[in-house]
Amino acid sequence: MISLAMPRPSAPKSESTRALILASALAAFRERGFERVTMREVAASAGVALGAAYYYFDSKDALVTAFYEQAQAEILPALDRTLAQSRSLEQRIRAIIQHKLDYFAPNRRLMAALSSHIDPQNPLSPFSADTSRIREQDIACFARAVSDSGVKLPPSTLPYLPRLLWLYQMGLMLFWVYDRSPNQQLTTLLFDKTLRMILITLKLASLPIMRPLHRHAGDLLHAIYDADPNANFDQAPL
Amino acid sequence: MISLAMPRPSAPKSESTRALILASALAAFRERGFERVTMREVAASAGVALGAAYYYFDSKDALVTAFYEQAQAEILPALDRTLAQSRSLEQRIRAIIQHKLDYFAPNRRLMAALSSHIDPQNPLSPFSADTSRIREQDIACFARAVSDSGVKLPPSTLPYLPRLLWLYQMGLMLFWVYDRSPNQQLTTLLFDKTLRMILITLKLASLPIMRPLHRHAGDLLHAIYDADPNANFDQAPL
DNA sequence: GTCTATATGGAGATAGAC
DNA sequence: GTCTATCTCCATATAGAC
Repeated sequence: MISLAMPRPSAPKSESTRALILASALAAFRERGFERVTMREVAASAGVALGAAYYYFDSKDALVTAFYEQAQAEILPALDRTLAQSRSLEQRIRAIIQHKLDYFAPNRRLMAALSSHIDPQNPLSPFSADTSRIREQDIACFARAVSDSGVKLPPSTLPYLPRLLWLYQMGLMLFWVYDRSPNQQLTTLLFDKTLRMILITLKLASLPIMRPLHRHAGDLLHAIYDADPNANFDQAPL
Repeated sequence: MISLAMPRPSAPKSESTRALILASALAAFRERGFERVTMREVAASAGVALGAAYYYFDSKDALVTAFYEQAQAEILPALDRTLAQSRSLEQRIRAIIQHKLDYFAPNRRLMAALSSHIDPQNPLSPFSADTSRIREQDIACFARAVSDSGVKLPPSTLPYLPRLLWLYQMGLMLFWVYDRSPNQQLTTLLFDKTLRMILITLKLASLPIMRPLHRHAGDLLHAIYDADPNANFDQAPL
């Protein structure tokens, strides 16, 4: 036994410095936009040297990831409460996504930085292995929203519904980030209309005429999500 | 009359230099990946000074745009021929998209650079005003594929079908760019399955039960695509 | 108009002080 | 472990030669 060296998971030693740097950065980003803010300014406004900022955050983008993680931690409990009030699937999904839009609204411009990394090999990507914890938590929310909601889907597609809803959320937020309409009203409309259409489609899905669609969807989803991870996928950085 | 100063639309003066720089850049990108290649290397391998490269191309990204424009010019005639052989809607769409995938395959990694600009305000974005000419040409292809194909859709949604198909194509290519499966076989499957599903859905669309979907879709599409451009949209750079 | 030489400013890396 | 000072490399800008 080397030592009992993990009594406090995150020693408050200088956790405060980290928090200070992050807070300064977010304030600057909100005020002047992510692109225009330099790491030098972040460090200066936090009262530390440039190297200190890089000691706590590997890159400028890492600040965004930290914000994203912090946000997730703050949002989850609220979603738990909302889901507990067991309402309809539509109301549950609406509540989940709307809560996130509201939460992120003050930092909407900052989210643009997040959305520029789509490559799953990029650690900052919402699809990367590094962000899988956040992603899984998020998908779990949709899984709870689906459970005991009475959705009727064949077993070949039902298991993928939470992941598809998560993907829907990501697409919606991507639109929102770049939505310049007054008060992002286009996003509101897109959200409302597409969600209604999804719910209608889920109801129609049990009709016999939809059978061929299910077959194709099931095949595709299985191949994409349950692909053998040992298949020789290319690990080169593009 | 100042002068007859436009006899040759693009004087071959040193159009060749431009072509040389572009070719050198593309070769380097193919070989070592867009990110790892510096403008210095591009200039050096073309045998010109750094400034010369910037004289012809405003930025490193502009090289990608130039490639994209060149590609579009080379692809269009081929698509014209394909569409003239008036086949079914499915075969037409399949031919259009497959031709692009084949054409871009050698430069697939380069396309990743294109896809990192989603912001419509970014000149390099496929959704920007600057790339509207390419975009419109591309959408026109899908419009021709739809025309006289016998698709039955209500007048509230039919006019948007070409644009939706274009969007479908963009999404598919985004997936393709980051698809590390052997020979991008996952993309092939995604393409095949989703296209079949789209065609089935278009056939089912005339059923009366689909009426509520059409209403929502029509409202949404009208708001998104036919929005008053004079509405006070935010022009700030995020 | 074409192009070279040189300058600027920022992201990220690192050596070592404490 | 925490942080400062300094360094490298690059995209991009610009002055001016031809």
